Amino acid sequence: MLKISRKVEYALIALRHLQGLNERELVSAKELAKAYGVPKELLAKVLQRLAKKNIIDAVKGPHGGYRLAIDPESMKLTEFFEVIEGPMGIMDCYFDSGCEQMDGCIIRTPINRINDSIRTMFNNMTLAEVTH
Amino acid sequence: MLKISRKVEYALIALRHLQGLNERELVSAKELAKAYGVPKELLAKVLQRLAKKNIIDAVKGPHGGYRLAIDPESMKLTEFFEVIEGPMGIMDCYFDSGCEQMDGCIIRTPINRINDSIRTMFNNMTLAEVTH
DNA sequence: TTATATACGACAAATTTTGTCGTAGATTGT
DNA sequence: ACAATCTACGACAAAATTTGTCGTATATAA
Repeated sequence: MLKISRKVEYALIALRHLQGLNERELVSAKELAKAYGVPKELLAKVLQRLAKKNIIDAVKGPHGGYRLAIDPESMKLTEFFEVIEGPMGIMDCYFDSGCEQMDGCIIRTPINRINDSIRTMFNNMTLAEVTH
Repeated sequence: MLKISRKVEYALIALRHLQGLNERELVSAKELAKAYGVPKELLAKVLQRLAKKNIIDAVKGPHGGYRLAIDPESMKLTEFFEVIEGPMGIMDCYFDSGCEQMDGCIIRTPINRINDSIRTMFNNMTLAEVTH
């Protein structure tokens, strides 16, 4: 309950590492996977998503790899999470989902309040707070 | 990601209902399940847990059922969640779990900070805020 | 041209969540 | 005493989600 996923975990580990590199320096998915003992293929996928959203740069070919493309201070944690996992809400109905209840649901309002609180919290945190 | 479970959802719905009853009035799992279109057996189990922890009273036999045993104002949301789901943390390592990394984990500290933030948030909310 | 890297979809395995079933014990009313 | 109706609870099954793997295509450096 209220867990973040491995994907997010792997992403944070990777970004933490990227942040420690020198300007223009690259690191490959393979190297990262080995260094932190995480599954290479899965980590690669996460990195690919981040690259697609221009959070990191991807360089192909031998000696290729990834490097940070943004200032972690500038990215809200909410945004980062949602790049990897899609919409974030403690219940599906927060975003949509064809819940039949909807109208009759007696806890919808308070649930939404809680949701907003969590989002506000993560909106007020930057990626840098996790990766520095 | 960061979802609460159906069990918690059912529990909140049930408690919201119980709160609307008159003093000493009872409602059965069967009635609740029917009223809100949720699976009876699962709801029953959740209610049994709450009863075991004396959050609600259980009365056996015909015309038996459940009723509120506490003032929702007096119960922290964290506590309530954990009665139903057990320890709450955004990553398993927050509570224990034999993660090999542990020492070497480079995101453990920030993850714990986030965890504490979420717990603080829910510690500052009472059950009443969801069920009133 | 070969080796090494990213990109990406399809698939498989594992885990977790959700839901069901059977049975036992308590209580009420007949 | 007995039937009906409730809670209590463990075992199990089904479903959904998460996690991990594999194959293949594309880019690039040496």
